[in-house]
Amino acid sequence: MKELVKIKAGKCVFSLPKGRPLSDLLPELGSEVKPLLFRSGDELLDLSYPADHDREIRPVTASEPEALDILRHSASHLLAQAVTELFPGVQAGIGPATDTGYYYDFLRETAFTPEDLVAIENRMREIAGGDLPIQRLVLKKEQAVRVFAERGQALKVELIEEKGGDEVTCYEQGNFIDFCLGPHLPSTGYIKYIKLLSVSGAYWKGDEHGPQLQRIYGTAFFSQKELDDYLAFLEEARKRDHRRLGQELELFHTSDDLGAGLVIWQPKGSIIRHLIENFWKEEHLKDGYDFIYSPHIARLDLWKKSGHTEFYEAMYPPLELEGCQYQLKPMNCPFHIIAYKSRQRSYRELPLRWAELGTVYRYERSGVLHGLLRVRGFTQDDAHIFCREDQLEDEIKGVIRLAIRLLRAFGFENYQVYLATRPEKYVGRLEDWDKAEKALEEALKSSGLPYQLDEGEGVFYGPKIDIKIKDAIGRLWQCTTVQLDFNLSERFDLSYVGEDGYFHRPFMVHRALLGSMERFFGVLIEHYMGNFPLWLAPVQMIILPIADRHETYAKEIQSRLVTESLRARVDDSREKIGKKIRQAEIEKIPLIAVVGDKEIKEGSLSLRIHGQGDRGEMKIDTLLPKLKQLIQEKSLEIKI
RNA sequence: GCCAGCGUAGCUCAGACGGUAGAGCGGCUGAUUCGUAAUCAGCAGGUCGGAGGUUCGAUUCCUCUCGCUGGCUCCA
Repeated sequence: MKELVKIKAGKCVFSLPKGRPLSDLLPELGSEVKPLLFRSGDELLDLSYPADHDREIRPVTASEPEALDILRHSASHLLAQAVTELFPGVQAGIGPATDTGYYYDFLRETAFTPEDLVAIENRMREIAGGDLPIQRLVLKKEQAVRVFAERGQALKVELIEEKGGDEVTCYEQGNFIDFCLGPHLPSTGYIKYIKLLSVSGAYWKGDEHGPQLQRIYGTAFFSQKELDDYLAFLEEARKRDHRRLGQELELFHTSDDLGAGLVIWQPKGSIIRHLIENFWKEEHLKDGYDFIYSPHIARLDLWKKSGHTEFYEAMYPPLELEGCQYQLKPMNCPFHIIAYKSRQRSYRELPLRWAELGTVYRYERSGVLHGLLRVRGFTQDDAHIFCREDQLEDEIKGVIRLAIRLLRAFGFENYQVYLATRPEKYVGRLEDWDKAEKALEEALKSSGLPYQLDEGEGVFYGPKIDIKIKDAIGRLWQCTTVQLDFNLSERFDLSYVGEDGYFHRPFMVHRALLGSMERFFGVLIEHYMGNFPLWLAPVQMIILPIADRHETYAKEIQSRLVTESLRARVDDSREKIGKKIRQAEIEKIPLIAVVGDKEIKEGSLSLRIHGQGDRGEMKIDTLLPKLKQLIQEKSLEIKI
């Protein structure tokens, strides 16, 4: 007589002989439920998972989010099966699900071509069509090692020996077997809507000194529609690509003549930056910040003192002048510290909030450069706050408030906030870390922002808060960072004279809200898809005379607008009105004013709004105050 | 930095067993004076990313180099 195990599902409790698959219960659960897996506490179990001990289970269907992960994980096995079948001798590495799909790493002499990907994808469909059962196996470690060694899968053998206990789980489908914890779908037939997307290099176990593998990326969904939607999303992202739009709209320019990672802001990008910077400065003044300007280079000794020469890898090599070595600055902090130390500080003048749009140069590895999002010369919207312990929490609160105020103005309403705490290797006093972490946490709590705790993920010199913003199509971008710094305050022996007449060490907060002008601009271009709101649009209104004789009138309107500080242009090309409108729409100019005989007679203009079409004729006197108000309010939409 | 791919006119891209190159858009000129997303015609733009090599001859093949792209690793 076999031992019985109690399985609770919903309100019912079933008894199963130990070792029987949980799927034996499926008929009992009713035909309307079509589970792919079971959830038991924190665990996800295969349908075929053997009843091992008393548990409560809940069926998981395709409509639940965790099912998608499992689908993709199973799809990655399918990918590995297809590849090992089509390309004998190829070794499989690892193949997990990701947020958007899955990948699998392979060791192969020759590179996979796009044609290979097509063949692999087709083979995946064939195998899936065969609806092979995916079976969980529990093998003795030596046995598993033998299985993979026989198949020439040395990487798998390495993984098993490293990670496996006495027994290891493997999953088998057809003649393919993989070392894997699971769980998986019941059979390959569930994997229907798949797409292989790209192939790239990846290091074995993430070690850049280890062997280089080829990583094939793919995605999978439970329905054709979801797959189509995802592919449409990728297409949408491609259309928004700031590198493309930056070129088309003449916002910024890169050139071989400059060198990698160096960017020129074209006039249209520069006016936007100017407006962002003005706004940034005004908001900082409102919050009691002072401004600092600092040079782009300083003596190498300064960077030795700060520890950058020793610990910071992305420094440009120093240059030598008159026997003295100078270093291009990768950060602004030491300069602000020098300013702080220019004289003795009293507790009465703290907090000091010093902000700088500071341009820094970092020798980023060539392979990581990416449009405006990762460059070698960029301007941080930096600030350093020097404060007393009793001021710290309020200061952090103020920084968070300011950050959100700024980000909201650009239409970023969704954030992911992270609090990263003390790592294993750290500098500074433990009690300072505790105080600082508490201050950061309290500030976050009072901000009302939901946040995630990243235990032990802080930088060695202090805990930090990072804020990622979600753009118009849901992608996350890291911009805001607020970091305590116990390293520099120590190295530079920062102090202030307290009420008690003794020297004290101030807390030093380093923060950037937009991150860098370059990265923020790149994100902004994609967020708006090049359709900048009225207050930021490089050209706010273009005036289109219908015929030559209307040009004078068009220019009158233009100068009227320019006098009122609007950015207006006249299109005096000899084109037909349709062409001029098309051109203006392509340039994504928010306001288009058409003027002809009718408008001259009426002293009016015919307004067309980008994205809204023709809005009809109106008087300039009634329009102008409305426009000024929209600009003043930094309105994200044009409602007239 | 590593793996893979790419680099042809200002832009988007064709192209050629190795015999020095085209299209559309844009630009310029002329005609057209026009009412809400492309008027017509003509012209001018290229040491085919750069350097070296193989060759009678290279933009095409090879090597190096610079830049870009997708990732890895690292980051604002």
